[in-house]
Amino acid sequence: MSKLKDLPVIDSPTAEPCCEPLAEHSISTADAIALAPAFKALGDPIRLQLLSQIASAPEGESCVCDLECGFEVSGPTISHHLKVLREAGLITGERRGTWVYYSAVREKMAALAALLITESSTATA
Amino acid sequence: MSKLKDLPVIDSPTAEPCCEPLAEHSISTADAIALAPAFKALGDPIRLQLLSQIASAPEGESCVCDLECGFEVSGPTISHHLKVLREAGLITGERRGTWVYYSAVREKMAALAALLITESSTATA
DNA sequence: CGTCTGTTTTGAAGTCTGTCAATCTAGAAG
DNA sequence: CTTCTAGATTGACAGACTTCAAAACAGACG
Repeated sequence: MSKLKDLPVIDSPTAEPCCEPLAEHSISTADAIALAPAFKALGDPIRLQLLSQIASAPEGESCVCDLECGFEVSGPTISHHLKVLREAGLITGERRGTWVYYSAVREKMAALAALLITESSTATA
Repeated sequence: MSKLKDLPVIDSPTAEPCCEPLAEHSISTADAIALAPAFKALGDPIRLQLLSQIASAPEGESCVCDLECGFEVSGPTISHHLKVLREAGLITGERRGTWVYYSAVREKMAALAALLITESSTATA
């Protein structure tokens, strides 16, 4: 569907899709599908703040009772967002007695950051 | 909404919300609102691949005609996703003659990565 | 055991998002 | 000027997301 006039017009529909294998230089579809949910989880201001508070907590973990303060949403909503972050692999929750404590998964956060840095520096050459 | 029994129950609605100023240690609500859209833009596999292809292109930029290859979605859908990435400040588009070329905004990508690295290393101490 | 508090789950309403078909715009070519 | 191609826009629809009220669940405490 592109530049068919400037090229030899190779008629091999069984080979490459239509143009140069550009996709080889970047992440695969499978990787994109695997990584997108984590970014999507960060795509909400409340979740971004929740993760920020958890990651920057003194002990490296935060109680839900502390997290619920400072937000204008109800408790169940916070719980929902925490679940999203948990399912995205960005935080882990642990129940200790009455309260539940969440801590950030720094590996995951670093992996996402590395992807952005890699992408932003690969083509700088 | 929490720990009201353990605390002096300060009744000053004009001052802090309810508990310790935890939010001060992490990003502000305004920052969260400002940064979340960029992460949200990355929260789609197709957009993640688009940005990856653009950022890793030989010249640092990609023509839409090249980008549309390798995806199972229609042209308008690609155009829509490029618009989302553009409005998120992750890419910029430029028309040169017949074709439109997109290039990645590495500053923005690095800023998002830095946020994740900061968040993941701040509490490591 | 019964109750109280903290947290999660469920159900429902409203909004947003991803996708395509159809249409429109911008530049190149004749 | 007309026509053609590359992209973008519009309109519409199905599905997902955010949110809260209500209910359920899990420990602690009496």
